[in-house]
Amino acid sequence: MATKERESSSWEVPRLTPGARAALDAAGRLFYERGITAVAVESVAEAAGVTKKTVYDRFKSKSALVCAYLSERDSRYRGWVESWIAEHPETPPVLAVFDALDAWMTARGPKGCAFVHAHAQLLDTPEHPAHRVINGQKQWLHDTFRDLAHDAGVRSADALAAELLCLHEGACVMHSTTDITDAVTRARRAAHVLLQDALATGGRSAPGRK
Amino acid sequence: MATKERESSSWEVPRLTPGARAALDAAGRLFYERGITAVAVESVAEAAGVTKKTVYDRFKSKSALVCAYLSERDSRYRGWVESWIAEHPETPPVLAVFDALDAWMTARGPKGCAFVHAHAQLLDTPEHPAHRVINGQKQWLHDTFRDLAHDAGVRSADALAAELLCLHEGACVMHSTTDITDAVTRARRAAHVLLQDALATGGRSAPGRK
DNA sequence: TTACTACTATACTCATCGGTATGGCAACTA
DNA sequence: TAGTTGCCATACCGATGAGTATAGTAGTAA
Repeated sequence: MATKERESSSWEVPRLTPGARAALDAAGRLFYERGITAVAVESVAEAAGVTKKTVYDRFKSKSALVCAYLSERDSRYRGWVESWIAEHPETPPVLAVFDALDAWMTARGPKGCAFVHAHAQLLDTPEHPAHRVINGQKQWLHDTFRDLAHDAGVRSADALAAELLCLHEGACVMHSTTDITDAVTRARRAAHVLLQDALATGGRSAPGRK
Repeated sequence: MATKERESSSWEVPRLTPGARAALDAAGRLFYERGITAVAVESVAEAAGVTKKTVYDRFKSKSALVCAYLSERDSRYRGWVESWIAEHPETPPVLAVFDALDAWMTARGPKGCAFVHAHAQLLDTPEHPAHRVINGQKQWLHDTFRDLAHDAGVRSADALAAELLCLHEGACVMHSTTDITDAVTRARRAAHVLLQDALATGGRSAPGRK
């Protein structure tokens, strides 16, 4: 359940050869730090220590490479959040998501959300397959918040999920566009208040499953 | 106070000639809809009904045009929010900001925040002067929230401001990356809860200034 | 009349970049 | 031994785009 099989699309990469792995790693760094459209495939190849030909032999196109990059990042973040929740059973899961985000930001650079950035960088090509990956990431986050809220006993879990997602996304954005460094901490505190409010006013529904 | 004089920078445009006005209008549409890096100066000129030469005669460079675009949008949004607050004295100002955002989104297309998008699109050039405009816009929003919260009697106005900014930014992001259409409404409700909580637990400080 | 301003029109330079072509080499496998 | 796979190296094509150059026109102000 943690690693749900994603439908195989045109850009899907079955198994990664060493060259493909190196290219995808380099793409992960460069696309995130400098932006997708600003980084040439040539640069990715150079940083990976392979030739441009190899990149195109492993990935059909730059679009496919971009999708692989975002898809892998998506998987990583999902795994990160899910294992954080599992490893911190004493923390209310809804809040643990924010702790996971905080730790993720600390571990890697606080440069903002790769998916939000990708969306902006690919604004001119709405048909770009990466948009499906981007939407999928946000949808997963929303559904996760909704399920966790529901399990916590919140009746209007769907509404709360949207509010929590606001906080999550907003905290990421603030890390990239403001000097505020404790945005995630603030978002977590706000989430705590919203959760308490939802439990107090909306009332508890069923006891949390499992 | 509504239209505070901004310091004149290298990209500042004193008075706009008809050609410059047309170019800036076209840039405003195209940069926002398709993205800054994806739109050529040539395209802006064509859409404006002027020649590329005219654009470069009025604006030193594409960077200057981008700054003028963002700066003008910044001014417009500030004015929009400030007059919305003034025209709705019955609404708590902190919440009126979200109403203003909602109305702004409804009036124009809900395509997300131009500044967040610009930041992502200009990731590779940290020295780009537009980053100052972007940071300025977010700083203004934060300071506005802080002042309004303080006026409402919130003691920890600075902390609340960061949380409200999270909600504001998050709601914008959700409009561009998810199918959730009532993000601003949800953010407003969350802001209401946070405000009540801040007033109840943090306690009121001084009575709101005039 | 002169000079400046705002503009049109077109052509050009230079750089970047997505993607392809060609050709070759080493390892593994049928 | 033959074929396939994964890779290297290099060159190339076509498109796009920032910015410049040149030359000319209409209005306006000294």
